[in-house]
Amino acid sequence: MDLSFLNDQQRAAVRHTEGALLLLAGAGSGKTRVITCRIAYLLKEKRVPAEQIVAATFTNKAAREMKERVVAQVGAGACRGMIISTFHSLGLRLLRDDIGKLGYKSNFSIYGGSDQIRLVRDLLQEVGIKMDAEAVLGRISGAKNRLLPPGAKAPSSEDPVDLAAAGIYPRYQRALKAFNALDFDDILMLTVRLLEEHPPVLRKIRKRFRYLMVDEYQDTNLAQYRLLHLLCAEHGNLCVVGDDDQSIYGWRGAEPENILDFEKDYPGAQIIKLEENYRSSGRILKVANALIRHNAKRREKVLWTSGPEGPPVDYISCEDGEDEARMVVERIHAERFRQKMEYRDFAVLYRTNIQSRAFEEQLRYENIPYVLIGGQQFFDRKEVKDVLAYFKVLVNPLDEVNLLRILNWPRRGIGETSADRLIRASADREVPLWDVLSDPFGIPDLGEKTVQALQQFTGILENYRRRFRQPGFLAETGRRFIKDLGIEDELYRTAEDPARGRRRAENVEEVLNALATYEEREPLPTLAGFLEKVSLLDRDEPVRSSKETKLAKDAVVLMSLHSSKGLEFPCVFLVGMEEDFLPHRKSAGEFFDVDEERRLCYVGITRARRKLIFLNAARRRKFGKLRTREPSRFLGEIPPELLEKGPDGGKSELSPGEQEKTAASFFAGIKALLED
DNA sequence: CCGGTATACCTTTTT
DNA sequence: GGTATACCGG
Repeated sequence: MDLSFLNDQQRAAVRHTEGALLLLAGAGSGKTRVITCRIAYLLKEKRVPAEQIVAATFTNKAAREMKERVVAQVGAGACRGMIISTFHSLGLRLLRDDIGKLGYKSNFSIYGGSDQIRLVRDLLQEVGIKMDAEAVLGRISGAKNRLLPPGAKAPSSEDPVDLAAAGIYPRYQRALKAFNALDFDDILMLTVRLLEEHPPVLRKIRKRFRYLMVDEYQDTNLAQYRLLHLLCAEHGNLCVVGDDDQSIYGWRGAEPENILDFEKDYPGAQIIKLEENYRSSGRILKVANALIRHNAKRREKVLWTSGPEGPPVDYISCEDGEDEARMVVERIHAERFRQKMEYRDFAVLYRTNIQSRAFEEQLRYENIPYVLIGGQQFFDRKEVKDVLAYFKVLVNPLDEVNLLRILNWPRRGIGETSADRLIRASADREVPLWDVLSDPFGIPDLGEKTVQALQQFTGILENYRRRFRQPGFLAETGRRFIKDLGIEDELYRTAEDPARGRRRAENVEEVLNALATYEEREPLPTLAGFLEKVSLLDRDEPVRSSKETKLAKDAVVLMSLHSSKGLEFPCVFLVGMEEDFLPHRKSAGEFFDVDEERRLCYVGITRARRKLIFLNAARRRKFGKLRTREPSRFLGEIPPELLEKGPDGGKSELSPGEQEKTAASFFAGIKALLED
């Protein structure tokens, strides 16, 4: 196999096939190329059967891209049976056949963010604790990521959130099991439990998976770490690729120590550093290196390039948010014209998704096509979640969270009071809520009308549950179901204006279209399969775009710094370079990890190929109020000679001539005021 | 039981 | 500035 297009380190990594290997791959050092080459090498040179190879990523997009690149190298036939997927898909694949051993049924629901919060909120209310459900859920999730069982979460601290979490966690876990539901953390935690508690399953898996690869290893949490360890404890053929400088998911339970401690965990592991950067110009790398060296705990790496220095890195400080957006658009026009660049060559990166608004408005105003990645997702919309809730309940009648969600939607006269009575009856009789709903006779204080409504409700669900069991006609049956439920009417009826109603009806239509597409593409389509796909969908797919973008794909890209990891653009705007944005101030004000924020900034910088522009605003509208803003401390950590101050950059840094001009216009303004 | 208005709270990042 | 929840009157 020809490996001459790789540098020495890259080639060494590809040829190292047996035993543990840590690839410390700096930003833009060609790590994806190395992984795909390594897979091709295993297949072609080492004659490893494809089904023995497993590569785990964090996003579907990364998995898809990796697969495409391997296929391009060796052909689709040679890849048959190889697993390249996210950790969560891999977990589900392992659980699918054997989850019965853990006391769950195979038609389980998957609970994502809002389902989880709803459940925690209900449990908090049940126990009579008034607290932010999201915060409590965060602690529970943290415990699960660290594989701590409900009992082990002893309230060692005084922190009220911790105490509440300790109390809620066992109930939460019990509820999930009763509802036959897994949350995202369960997918990993239960996979680990399955392999640890059922040796025959572990043996079976180990026999199959002989060569493991992991991308973005710095983002693994303990559950993922343990899973990997279980899978490759015997042969030790584990190749992990990562960059501790790009660890930006600590808040989600990632343990960058996993990458720092790799040799300890896998004695005899080889370590290869990739420091030559093939992406960015010299000036951009200088800025990146200068910034990241302010982090203490890290593996020393210095990115370098044999390429050109490139144009200066600019820093433009603006009056306010609108000004910032205008400036970005102005620079897009200028660069596009001067450098013959396309719209798709530009990316606007920000810390929080709300920051996208101003740029969207400005781009739309100027008729510049754009795509917005992330933010409020299609599948987060209420009507979409409601429709999916119906499907989930069809597949899994025990799913109480979703059952309650649809019980009175569309309005059918089963109000809160009745719902409470039904829930109580379910608890008293110790039977699932669904059973109570289908047989609501003899429940105290339940009105005649309510009983009738319940019978109609459960009747229609039973009817369609039966219909969906017949193979085929998935999309068609789904469409009928929604129609029979009268969902469209409800959307128009409750909408604040007709346009909103139509928009919501279209969203529901989109769900049905997605179901149709799924049915066409899948060899063995099922409703459950569709729901699984939807649950595990990446969040960083494009969500909104200007009209013209839908036709031509040439568009400016708007996204959060987190979403940008792994991508690159010829020209990057790093906006909102202000204290409280970057580094972001946590609402709780407690532990905030400046180092992680700095890495986030580093990730943004290293996305740029030839031109990088920092922007910030002196004032910004927040909660409708105008507030003054401080430049980010990170700008101060970059030696000033590496930054070119933009047009009106740094008021104190004006040239004498400019100062004179400013002074003159100031006095002119005063004079005009006095004359009025 | 439902729909309206007052209100609190908000803004991390996501598989 | 906008949205999700709380409360009240019909």
